[in-house]
Amino acid sequence: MTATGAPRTIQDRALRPTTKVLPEHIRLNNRTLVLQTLYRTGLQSRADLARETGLTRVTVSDLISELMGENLVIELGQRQEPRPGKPATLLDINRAAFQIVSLDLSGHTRLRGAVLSLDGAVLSSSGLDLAGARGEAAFDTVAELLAQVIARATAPILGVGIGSPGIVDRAGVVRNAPNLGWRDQPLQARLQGLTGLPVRVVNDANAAVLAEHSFGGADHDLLLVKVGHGVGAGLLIGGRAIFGERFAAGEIGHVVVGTDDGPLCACGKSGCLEAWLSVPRLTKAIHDATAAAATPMDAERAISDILTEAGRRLGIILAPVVGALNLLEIVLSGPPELLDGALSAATVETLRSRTMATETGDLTLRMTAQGEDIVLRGAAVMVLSAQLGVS
Amino acid sequence: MTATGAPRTIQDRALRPTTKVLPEHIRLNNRTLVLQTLYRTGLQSRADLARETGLTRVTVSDLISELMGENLVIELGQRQEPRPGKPATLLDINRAAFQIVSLDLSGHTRLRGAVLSLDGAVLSSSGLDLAGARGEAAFDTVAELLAQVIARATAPILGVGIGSPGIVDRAGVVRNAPNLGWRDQPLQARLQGLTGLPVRVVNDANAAVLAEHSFGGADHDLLLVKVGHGVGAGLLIGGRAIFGERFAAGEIGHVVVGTDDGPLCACGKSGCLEAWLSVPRLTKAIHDATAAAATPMDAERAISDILTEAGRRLGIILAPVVGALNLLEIVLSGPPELLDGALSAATVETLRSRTMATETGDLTLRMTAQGEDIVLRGAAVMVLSAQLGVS
DNA sequence: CATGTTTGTTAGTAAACCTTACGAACGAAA
DNA sequence: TTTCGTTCGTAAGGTTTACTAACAAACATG
Repeated sequence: MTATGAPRTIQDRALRPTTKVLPEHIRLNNRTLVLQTLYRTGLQSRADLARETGLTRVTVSDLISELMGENLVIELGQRQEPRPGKPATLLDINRAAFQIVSLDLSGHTRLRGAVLSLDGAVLSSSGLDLAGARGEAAFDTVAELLAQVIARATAPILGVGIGSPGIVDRAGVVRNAPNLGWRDQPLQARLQGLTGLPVRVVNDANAAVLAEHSFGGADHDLLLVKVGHGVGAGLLIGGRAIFGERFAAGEIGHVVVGTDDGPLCACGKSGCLEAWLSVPRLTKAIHDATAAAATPMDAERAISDILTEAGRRLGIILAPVVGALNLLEIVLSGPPELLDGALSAATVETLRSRTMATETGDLTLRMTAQGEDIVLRGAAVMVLSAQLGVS
Repeated sequence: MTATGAPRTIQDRALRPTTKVLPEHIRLNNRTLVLQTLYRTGLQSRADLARETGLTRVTVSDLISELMGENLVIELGQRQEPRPGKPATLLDINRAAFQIVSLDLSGHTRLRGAVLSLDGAVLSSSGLDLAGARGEAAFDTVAELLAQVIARATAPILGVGIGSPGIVDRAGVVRNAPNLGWRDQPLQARLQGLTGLPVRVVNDANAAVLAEHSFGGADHDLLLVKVGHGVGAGLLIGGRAIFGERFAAGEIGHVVVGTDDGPLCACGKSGCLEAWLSVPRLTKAIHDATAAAATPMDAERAISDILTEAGRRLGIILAPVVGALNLLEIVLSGPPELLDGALSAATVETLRSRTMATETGDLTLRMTAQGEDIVLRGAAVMVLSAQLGVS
């Protein structure tokens, strides 16, 4: 007995549709597809794009003329390679036509800002001391820095991206950021009103993981651990950032590690990851150990022990996450002199020994190559994604 | 300096398009949207559907006539409630027209099968002892059970859903299932060839989490822990199942818990979650404790201690996952006499005490209400989703 | 120099949804 | 009882989209 008349199998595309689709949505999708293809590969002809996207040359031509009308795409002369047939007209995103403004509010004492190119390169950067400002004063400081950075842009600004510490919801409201003294701060809406530019606000670790994905050649499934004054994580699954039911995904700083107590944390619990791993705690421990050491060699060994133990603790926390999500790629962001060595070696070893070897055999853990600009670049990715659908 | 001529903000729909879209894809999306709306609410008129989906009455009528042509939708007379205007013709999914066949291969010794209605109700169930069969013999047993269940269907079969233990990839190949002695077993393709029906094979815990989502009223973000001969998890984020980079997401059974060793596990490590929590280990520990106890009260207390400790261990493993994903809903599946009591109480308490209270204040942990049919029903969800885009 | 190839454009077609309009069927008020 | 307004489902025509087919332009190669 078979299902005669049963419908054909629904494609992935149509699984759980939640909204109606209209013909004009097709246009937007394909327009963005072309733009994205061009953004990623650069320097292609209309015919190349047609082959790559599966659209016809006719449709690509039409979309390109629309994009050229918006000054987003430009022609760059003809291809030089000697080939049979009519020579191709090369196209590219008009990378000089727009710039992106980014802010990184995650520094404990200093806010950073920069103008970036569409490729995520930092063109000029600025900074402003928070000077202990909190609440409305902190907002004013941010607004002042933003105005400074905007003034330094030398091309029309595509949008403003901001990486903020704390819990940030989808609308760019900072639900809770203790360091800045913000609760339910509608940062995105306020700055958008102030500047008239499209603004995107996201959590700093989420911004960082986007940067690593777009510019760091990372895979579609990726966990980034950001170690600074606090410890946070950004998580990407299937190329999409995970925000969590209450927008607090990645908040692993105050998860307790292990079954032996551990140091007391500011939050009141004992053995939080942050109490093991934050930069202040590590530098203090290293400082104390160095002072107490009899010889330089003793100091060296004590430092290595401290970092190894911190790395082990990170591995213990990450192991269940790696196992549950079957992650293969983990990236660390933070001071390399602390993270890039005994610490990360201990983390990866702990991860391997605490999870199924067969599944984590090809697990990689590495430092980000984005350095200190990672949040700025990630915030730029948000703007590219929101304004162009590209990243 | 603002971005004059910058394009409008791209909608969520167009973020990172990966494929071209054609007009016919619109049709499929909207067709499925209508079908899904009807599946979930049932008994609606064309005009109701138009209001709910945002499509026009004209389009809905057209789609409905197509669906009626495939016998997927039927008219059920006119609405009786006295209202002004022409009375509405009520529609519903033709729930009696098709049935679904499901298999649950996750039992350690016994395979289960059932015929289900489109609503996920078990209409008739069968079973077959595995009798230690492994490899090709195990496949033959599965095929035999499948033939039995198919023979008991009383309506055309929409498709076959199978929940298998082990690691199952997107194509329904069982990459590794020790209990069944399978490695790279193309179960889905083979059974599809054998029966001529659409077949879907997924991991048993992933099937379970889908059942909980579709029939258990669970939210879009959900972690289900399935405790049996082994321990596995199914993870749903944003309503989508997570498979992991190597299709091994949810394999938390062999993640080490805590920083004190713990019992030796079959995998060679010490203190794996499975060594604390699996049904064989719990029943044995309880049996031993009961035998050693002087009084019934002592036995009672010893059992409670064992279950509490197991629950605590589960909480320790889940805490980083809950923190990293900001999960609020956790469901347990397995023998209620073991899980539903001291164990789950200890788990939820451990979770609360080891994660940020503010974020996990509304964390809920509960037993599934799906009972032993959870995998069968989840496998049916896979079929509904694949064949109708509905679930 | 003829031939084949590649590019980008023009013209016409098919599919999908929309808007507008209409008859049918009902309740409520005159 | 009749009229009016409402709601339902359908019909006709228009718009948007991408496709196919055909073509001129420009180049390499034999």
